[in-house]
Amino acid sequence: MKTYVSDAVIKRLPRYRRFLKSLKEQGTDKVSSKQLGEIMDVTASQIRQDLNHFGGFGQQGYGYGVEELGDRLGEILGVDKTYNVAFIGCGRLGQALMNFLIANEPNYKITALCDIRPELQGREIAGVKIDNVEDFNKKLIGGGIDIVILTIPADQVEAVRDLIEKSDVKGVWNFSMTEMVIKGKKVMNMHLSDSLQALTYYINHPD
Amino acid sequence: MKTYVSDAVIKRLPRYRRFLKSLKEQGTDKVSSKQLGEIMDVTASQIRQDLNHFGGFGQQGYGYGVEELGDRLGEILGVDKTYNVAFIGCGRLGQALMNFLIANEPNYKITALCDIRPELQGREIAGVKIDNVEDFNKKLIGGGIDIVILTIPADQVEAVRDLIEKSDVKGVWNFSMTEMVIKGKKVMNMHLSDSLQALTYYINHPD
DNA sequence: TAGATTGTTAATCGATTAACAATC
DNA sequence: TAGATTGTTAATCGATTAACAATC
Repeated sequence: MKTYVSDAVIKRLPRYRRFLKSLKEQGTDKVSSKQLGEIMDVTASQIRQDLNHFGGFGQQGYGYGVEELGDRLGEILGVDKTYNVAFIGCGRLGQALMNFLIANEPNYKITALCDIRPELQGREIAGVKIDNVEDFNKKLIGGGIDIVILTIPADQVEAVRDLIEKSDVKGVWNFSMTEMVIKGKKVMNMHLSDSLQALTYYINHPD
Repeated sequence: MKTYVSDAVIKRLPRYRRFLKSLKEQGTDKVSSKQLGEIMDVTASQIRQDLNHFGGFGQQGYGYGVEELGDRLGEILGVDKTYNVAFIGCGRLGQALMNFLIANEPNYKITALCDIRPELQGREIAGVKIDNVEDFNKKLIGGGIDIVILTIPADQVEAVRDLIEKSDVKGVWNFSMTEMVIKGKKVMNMHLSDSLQALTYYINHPD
């Protein structure tokens, strides 16, 4: 149990988990690092090295239990627990992500919604009412929200920074076109266009 | 001009470009690697090392021209050229990404749209009609589409794989929950939930 | 010119891969 | 037991950082 695990390793864990889930659905109940590596196109060494940051989950001469390893990865990531999430911005991207959470990540509970557009306020999505800014601010400061998902235009971000900083929100999943840094909060800046631009580079540079 | 540049470098280029654009908007016309590094929280060394994969854009004793360097990065990435993009899936996520392209990435031209839902077919978004599968397939095979943006559920992906493989599409920006590999095509698998899960890990492991 | 800052080489650091003893 | 495969250490590889000569 190392105290610090590098970002490269952490970012690989969800992918391991995905493939394990898929193996489980196929009815596979054990897998060796070699087999998993072939499926995922990574080395068996890397898989064993990555997993052993968190302790030994396998059995020599046997391999790893598919379900058990998947569950353990879930625990390590913390995705076995539930989280209350609030959306700031309920436009198409916000709504698409809400659908996504409901269908794929039910442990992230949609708890509060906010939009500055009066025509959206009062409407309900997934059983949750869209608040105006004032009501929403009270809820956020009131506590109990773990994660804020930001799906607003870049020019509206500055207005919510202070609010989030004052709240006890732990993390922000930021889809606005900004690089947000908030003291004491984890922020995941998504910048979708960066990946489109990287794709564009590779389109123009086939190997 | 190296022939191969590592993925780590390529993925940093759009971020450099973003910060240069922002400096330009502030009216700054030159910047040193030291200044840029402070703003972006990276080392000056890394910036110079990264840029020199593509040639020397700076001037000793002076720094880099903000606008010029931004433009050159755009050329390197290929985002100065225009691309015809097709959306497969015109639900909320698809529409959100269309809005995003129109507002932020006008060089990516929305050229064809497709959805299997009859109630969406025939509707127009951004002046482009949503095709049924048959009409869309003809367009795609007909050529002229550079990038496909996949915003469909995972279980519908297999049906479009062959089509894309047969077309002369160069790249796929894949937002479905699948890991797509298509021979001869660049595929950028987005897997939004992976980043949410990594965020969750960090929420549970504050430093 | 002198000062500043690049372009580039060399040193360091970290991450990946290989190897193998432990062990199921 | 013998075979297989892990957990873990050691070797390699690549990426980042530091240093500095070139030069504007």
